[in-house]
Amino acid sequence: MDNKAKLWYLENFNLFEGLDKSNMEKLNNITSMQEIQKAQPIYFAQDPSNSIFFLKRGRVKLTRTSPDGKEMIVALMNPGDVFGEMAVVDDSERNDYASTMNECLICAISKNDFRDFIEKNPSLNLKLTKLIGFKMRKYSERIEGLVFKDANQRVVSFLLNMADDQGNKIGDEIFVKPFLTHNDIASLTACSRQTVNAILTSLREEGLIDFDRRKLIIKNRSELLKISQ
Amino acid sequence: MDNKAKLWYLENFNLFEGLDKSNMEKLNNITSMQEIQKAQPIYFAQDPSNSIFFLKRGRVKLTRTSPDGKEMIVALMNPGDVFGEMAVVDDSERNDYASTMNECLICAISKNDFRDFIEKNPSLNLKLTKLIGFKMRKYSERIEGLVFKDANQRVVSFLLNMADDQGNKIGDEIFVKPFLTHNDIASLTACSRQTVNAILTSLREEGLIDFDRRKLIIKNRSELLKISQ
DNA sequence: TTCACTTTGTCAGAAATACGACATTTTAAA
DNA sequence: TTTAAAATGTCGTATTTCTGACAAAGTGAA
Repeated sequence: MDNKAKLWYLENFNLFEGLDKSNMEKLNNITSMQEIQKAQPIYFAQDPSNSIFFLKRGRVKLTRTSPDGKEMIVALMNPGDVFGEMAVVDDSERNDYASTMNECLICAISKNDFRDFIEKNPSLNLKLTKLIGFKMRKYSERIEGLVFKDANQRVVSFLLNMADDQGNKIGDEIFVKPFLTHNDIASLTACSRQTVNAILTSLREEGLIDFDRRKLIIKNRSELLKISQ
Repeated sequence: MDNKAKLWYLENFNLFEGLDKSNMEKLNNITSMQEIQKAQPIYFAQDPSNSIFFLKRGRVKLTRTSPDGKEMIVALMNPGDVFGEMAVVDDSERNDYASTMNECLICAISKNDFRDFIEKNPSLNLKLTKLIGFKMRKYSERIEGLVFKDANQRVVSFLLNMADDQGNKIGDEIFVKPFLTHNDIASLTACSRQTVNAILTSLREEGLIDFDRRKLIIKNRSELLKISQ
């Protein structure tokens, strides 16, 4: 990968906002950037936590598998997202499995290099903690959803989250592309594939959304918001 | 509160492990310690995040309330636990409600004082991040439980967690005291009070546990562990 | 283009869990 | 001590969601 391009990519992560040129250069020297094909592992559960990752292009899923083999998606990572950051503060093994959902461009920094780098740039410390804290908030919202909401509300909330994270507003519709398989949505919202299908279909019949395998269109955000609460 | 006693209490939090005497004195000067009666609020949702709290005695619950008034317990705090720590890294408002479950002794530090203190003791920074990271792991386990486990497994897992956190091993039984109301267990495990009651009763009939309003006794940990997985 | 594989769509029956009702016991406050 | 409120125990019924089954549609590799 072209060194200059790599540097440019790194600059686009909030985590590194405000770092001066010479430090960005140093950061650049300790990172490796890599293209990874679709459906490839990045790390496995029980792997030692060795690196922190920055996703530049593509989509990554973090999953956990139950003892009897069911898969749950813990989180989806989109361009600009950081994952595996617990490595920096915690040497214990991964408790999730990270894999690419399509072709990805991923930047990796070894935890030791990153720790050294933080030591010389203490402002990063607070940012890292904020990042982890932000993820914790997301988790606690997820828990709240699982406890308080029924399948219908959970799926609708999820669609709205996707729209907020990755949607393109065109007119008064919001386009989300790429979309996900019903199976993926099911393992993100803790219900069965068939239930997801039934919910999406009925939302489409009501004219609130439209979708196919590739895209999702939010047609009536405010109504969906009402349903989700 | 006696100043010496307060200092002693502070020393018992892992977060402050390894701090030297003079720093412990300084910490002591910026903290306030307070006895709070049963069922009193500590902070409300939507309050600004102003302080970080250390629980020395008693039990505190962090809850969230759904739009239609149902209560979910996000987490229980026991002596030695730190809560409200997001204040240090994040100025936004609380998203949970903290209240005492019985008479408590709680130590509070304002976020600004604590930030200044951290600045002079940078090793605290990593510890704080670890603390938050640890809580995040707990949350992700909770999510996994909600997704993969049925009500029976969730309740059993919860009982085992309580036993690990606060149990006293006597012979080959583990005593947990105080216990919780079925309602509290229900809002910790995302099922109804009646379901909790049915599960506890049937576990007692099988001789795996015993309980009354005050205490829980784990009589067959290994069998419960099998059920919970 | 063909063919195997994945994904979607739909259904009926099964299972888990919630809900409402009510009696009983315990607790805490007057 | 009395009394109201909270917590527990136990029903049957209602509801939600899962499960398995199968056909149809779409996808990608040979």
